[in-house]
Amino acid sequence: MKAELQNLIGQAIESLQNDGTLPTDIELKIQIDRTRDKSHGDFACNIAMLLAKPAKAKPRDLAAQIVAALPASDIVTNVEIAGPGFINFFLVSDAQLAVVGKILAAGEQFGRSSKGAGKRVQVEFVSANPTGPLHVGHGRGAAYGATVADLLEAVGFDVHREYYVNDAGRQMDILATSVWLRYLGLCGVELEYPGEQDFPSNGYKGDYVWDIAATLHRENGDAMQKSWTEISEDLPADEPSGGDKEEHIDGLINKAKTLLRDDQYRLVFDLGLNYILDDIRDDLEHFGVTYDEWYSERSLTDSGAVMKALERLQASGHAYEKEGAIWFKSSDFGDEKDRVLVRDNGQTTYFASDIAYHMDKMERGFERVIDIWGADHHGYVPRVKAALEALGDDPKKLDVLLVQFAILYRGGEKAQMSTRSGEFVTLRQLRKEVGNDAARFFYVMRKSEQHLDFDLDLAMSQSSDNPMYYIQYAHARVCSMLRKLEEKGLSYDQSNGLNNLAMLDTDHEQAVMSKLDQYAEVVENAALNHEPHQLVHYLRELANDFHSWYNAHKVIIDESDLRDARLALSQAVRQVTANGLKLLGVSAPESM
RNA sequence: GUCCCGGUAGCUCAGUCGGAUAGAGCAACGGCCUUCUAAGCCGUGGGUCGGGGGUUCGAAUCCCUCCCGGGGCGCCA
Repeated sequence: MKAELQNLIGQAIESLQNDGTLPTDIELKIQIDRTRDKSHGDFACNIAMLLAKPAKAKPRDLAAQIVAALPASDIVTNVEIAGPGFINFFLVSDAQLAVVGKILAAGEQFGRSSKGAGKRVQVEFVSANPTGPLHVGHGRGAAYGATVADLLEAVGFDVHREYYVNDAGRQMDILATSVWLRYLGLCGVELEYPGEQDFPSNGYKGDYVWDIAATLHRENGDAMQKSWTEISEDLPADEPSGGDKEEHIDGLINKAKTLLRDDQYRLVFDLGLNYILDDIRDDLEHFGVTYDEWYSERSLTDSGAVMKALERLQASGHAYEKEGAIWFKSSDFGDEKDRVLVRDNGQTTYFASDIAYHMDKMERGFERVIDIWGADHHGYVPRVKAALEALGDDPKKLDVLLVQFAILYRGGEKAQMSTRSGEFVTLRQLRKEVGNDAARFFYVMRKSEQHLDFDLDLAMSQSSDNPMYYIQYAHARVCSMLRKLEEKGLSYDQSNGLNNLAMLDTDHEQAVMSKLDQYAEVVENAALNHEPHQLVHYLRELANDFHSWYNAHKVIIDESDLRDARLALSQAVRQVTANGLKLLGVSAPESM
């Protein structure tokens, strides 16, 4: 409907250009808005005010000329000029009736489009270090990323969902070492720390580490047992004993590597990695979040991709050596300062892997690459873009979406989220407590760059306070009506309903239809702007319009033409609500 | 210090490209169940859009500046 009005205005402007009233060299952006106030018609256009200056005319006069030049249309009943120069369109009353038939015909497909034209888009999200279970902070990235991916797919993009597995680097070594130390405990070896301490302060202390260690012990017996005397020899002291916790844990890592030798160490390392990765995969699957690919960081080193990236940067003069390290001259590309690629000990940095990873993403031919990161990584964006530019890729192809933290509230109390201490709220705990639906819904309810206060009590409450139940209730209500119809021995003739839609002339019914008519636009906007919350708000408004109508007018009545028409509209509401909830990863229950 | 995000009703938040009288929900108050699910509906009150300048037909929205809250600024990942 909007497109048709745009077309009308476009034709009017063209004819004014042809007769010389308007200059031909103007940039046209015809904007048609739905009006807030029905006395302003159904749609309004501000084009006359925008063109007033280049046309050297008064906005209202220009508007009059445009209106005079408008071609005839069978959906427009009246056009008015109002205020400073708005052109208001009044549509024939049954112009939006057609949407009901379209919805019922398209069913689950309604609202989907081919706007994206099959362009390949990669969405990389969560990508949490596999050093422990996902916590509630990762949950927001998971829900947001999955919904953004689903929305993009709904509007016709070819979406590739990817999880970058950080299976290399120091954090993973700390995990492997933590597992081994717990394993030693199971072998009966006591870690002799002074005082109360019984584990490295920088080690991973969660229960899952014990679980992995138990598996290690079950499968290998005492084969990897070493004495504390061997381990503690020349080991730097831990922080509580006056040492440095980083040096202490690095010392332990080195001990683990040398005492176990490569093959055994790798076995411990991979056991921990796979155990946690399986756990994460399982967790996300239950959350309705799936991936096309789990991309290994280690594979970038093994395949030589990291070396290749380094060579390309050096060959193009964007890398240099200083103080024994190799640096990327990212300051040439807008970053605050240069960044280390290879440390003075010869090890490549995480950043070097990430450059190789993004180079690889570009080489895989994605037309758009979306990274979803926690907001605490925002400082990292300029250097990744700088690297892409230095490598000759277009940094504009990379879109980094930052997600702010989610803070759990129960009563008024915040939950701590430290993986290291082992005292954190896991995503799994959250899902169990509030359910998958509420978790998915609440996570995307707010704009992603907005801090999220996740109110556990509200998410669990089965009342009108809870917007998710409110929306689901609209769906369940329609289902209930259809059941009631059957109980009463009445039938529903859909085509008769569609033929009698013109009988739906109350304000409530008009409001519902108008809202239904907006669905496709909302999905498209939410997808292109990466803003799932727009869909959440829309669904709430639709439910609101439906509940109001439901309370004002009875659907199951004796008069069959009107009854069928109302049932058709109800069915359309149910379909759109179900489609919208599906995109959010939330179920649409048939009864509540 | 510098960079990013935020500041809109008592609370939690919407507000698309600059559009007409700034909107929801909750909370408060008052109504609606012999009738399709009251997990619902209707009504009332509630605003310096953080402050101040600017741009223009028009600013919550764009620009400048200041204030407040959160976060980032490693040869960690």
